[in-house]
Amino acid sequence: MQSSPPENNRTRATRSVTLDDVAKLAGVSPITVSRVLNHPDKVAVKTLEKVQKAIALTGYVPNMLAGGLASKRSRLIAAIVPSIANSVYAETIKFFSERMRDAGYQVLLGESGHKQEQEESLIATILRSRPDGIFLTGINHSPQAKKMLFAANIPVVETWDITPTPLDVVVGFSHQDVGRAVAEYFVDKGFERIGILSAEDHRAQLRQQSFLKVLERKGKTDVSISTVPVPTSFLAGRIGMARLLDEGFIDGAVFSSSDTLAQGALAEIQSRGLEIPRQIALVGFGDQPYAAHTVPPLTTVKFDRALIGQKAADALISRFNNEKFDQKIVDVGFQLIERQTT
Amino acid sequence: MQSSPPENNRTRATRSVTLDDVAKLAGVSPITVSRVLNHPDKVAVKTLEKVQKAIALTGYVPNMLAGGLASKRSRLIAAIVPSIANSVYAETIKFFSERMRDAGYQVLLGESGHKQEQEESLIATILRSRPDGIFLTGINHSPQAKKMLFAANIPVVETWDITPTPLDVVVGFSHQDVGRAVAEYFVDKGFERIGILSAEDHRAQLRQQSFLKVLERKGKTDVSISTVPVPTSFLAGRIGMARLLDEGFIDGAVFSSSDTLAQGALAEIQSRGLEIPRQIALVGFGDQPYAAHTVPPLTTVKFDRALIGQKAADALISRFNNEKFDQKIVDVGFQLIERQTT
DNA sequence: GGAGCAGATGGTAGCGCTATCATTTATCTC
DNA sequence: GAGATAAATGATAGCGCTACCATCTGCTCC
Repeated sequence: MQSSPPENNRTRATRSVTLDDVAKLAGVSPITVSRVLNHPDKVAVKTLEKVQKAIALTGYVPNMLAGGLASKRSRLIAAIVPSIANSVYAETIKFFSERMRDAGYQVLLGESGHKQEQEESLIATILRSRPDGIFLTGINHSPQAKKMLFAANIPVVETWDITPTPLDVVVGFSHQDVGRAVAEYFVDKGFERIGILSAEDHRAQLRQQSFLKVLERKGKTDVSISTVPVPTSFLAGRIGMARLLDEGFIDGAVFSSSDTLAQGALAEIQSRGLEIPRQIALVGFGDQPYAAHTVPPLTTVKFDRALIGQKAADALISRFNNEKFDQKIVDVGFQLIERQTT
Repeated sequence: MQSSPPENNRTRATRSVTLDDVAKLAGVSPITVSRVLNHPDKVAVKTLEKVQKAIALTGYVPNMLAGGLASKRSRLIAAIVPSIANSVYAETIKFFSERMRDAGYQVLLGESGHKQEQEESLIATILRSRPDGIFLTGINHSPQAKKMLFAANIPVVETWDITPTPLDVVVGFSHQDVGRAVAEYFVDKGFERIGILSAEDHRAQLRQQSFLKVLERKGKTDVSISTVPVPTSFLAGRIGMARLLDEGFIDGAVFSSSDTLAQGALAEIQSRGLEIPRQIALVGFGDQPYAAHTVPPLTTVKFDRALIGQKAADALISRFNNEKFDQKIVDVGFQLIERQTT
């Protein structure tokens, strides 16, 4: 037998300060302390100060698990993106979580890897934390996922795309419109040969389809397509472009499904000593910060990633506050930025 | 008065399935259902199946808030990075959260914006969720932050840097060593003029200091320094490099504090028609995916971002499991990758 | 065949907080 | 200054789960 007891009374030893401790020290009831934290306007100024002093003195940290259980509001928000490491999604999340934090919510992040089944299992897991709302990327979800979301009975905001039939709210823009706009731009500029450098990404495919449809209508059916797997990269752009070039593609314009790919393509074109845009023209997608500063500066499709994040947060917050005005569909639009690669 | 009641009985109406419901349906006690979920090996196979059937039938989703409150294990992990949108940190987080998820934990993400006071307030907020562990970037934290972390009494893993005195565990590498290694490499290669293109980032400054110290010892005190603010960008790299070039820097080697800056620098150098590496040599930092494929391929310092994330997760997980072996300091090292910009 | 034991299951209590309603105290009106 | 109203505070109960210990069953063993 040991003289000092083992660590099995850890719970007691490390027991942290609770709301009751603060209440006792301040000489008020626990519920008053709760009010100081959650509805300070409903407490007399004198009491408020007394309690706040006690909070500071004890170093009290509210327990959101207990609060969430009692109030049925976890103040947690789930966010699911295809890829955390892709700065394009990361930027949306940055602005989304910033605004959610300002409103008193914390963000639980998950990565679906562009896979529906992974998104589904992620939703199942993340719902255990009883988030008050959920941020999804895209509008395509498995039936089971939709069922779970419906059963969870919480606000859902879908992003990055647009649909007349969102699960709840959708914030994004039309990828079909993007495809059409670029196709029409290529036709207007009079490019003879047309190519596509695209990732195997759902939204990229949407853009590609409408892009091709417009060209077809104009009689252009001979479009060279180079597809690369997700996640995309600079290297994938080089390889994808190399494939196009090796097949004899020249004196034409290429629509790339991302700026990252376009940047790789740029490198490949330059390494072959071809002239941009005279021999190869290029349009990116995303207007990443570097797009304006590549050599030559990249023509690309711009849309506001930050705005998507903010509007998505606003949509959830207005739902939480039971606000009347609920715009179910928020189109943030896009813009073709003409620089020097076309 | 309305004929149908208003929505104030929402709690009852949308009341979700609880563990008790499952227990009743399966004809067992609630605690047995709990065991099925948390310790399935302690339940008879027959009972297990019966309960699992009931779970599937009811669509039961465990409530982690309740479970966490009762067990004092939230299965939440807090992670704080300087910048979510910076793919370098994002990649570490990706691998960290992947491994944590496999172990049954979810990640709460926060952004400190490279600021200590913001990190501090973030820690205060995030501790309310009673995370079981916390992932920090860097080893510099405010005294108040350290106090809160200590009071929280949970495992802490600091990353991206190394120190003999971590708060708890540290996973990273020595930035001083990086600075020294690059300086020695420049001296060995015989570069006459030396420049620095660096962000106002704490770790970049560490590298810069030891870099300068080595050069000084070799008698090189005339180093041109161009500093740019965080967050860094391609454009910042161009601007920073332009400043160096405008000051007459030529026929020398530049140590850039990130590949992003280096890529911008590359564009600036090329746009001026200077030859790489004959007139300007360049070393980046990070070995981003594109570094090997720029034109010309970038010499840079490589370190394993994924490994940092994984090792950090492993450190926390081994702590949770009360495993004996606890390596307090995990050095993942780095490597100078010589390509064609030097 | 009954002591002894491991394995399976259940009862009780409580984690730390907040919703709800009740009560007390301050403020107002004429 | 009595009565009415509003503001401030408190008592009670319970959110959904798990730790802890108790109980029960079936089995082995000599």
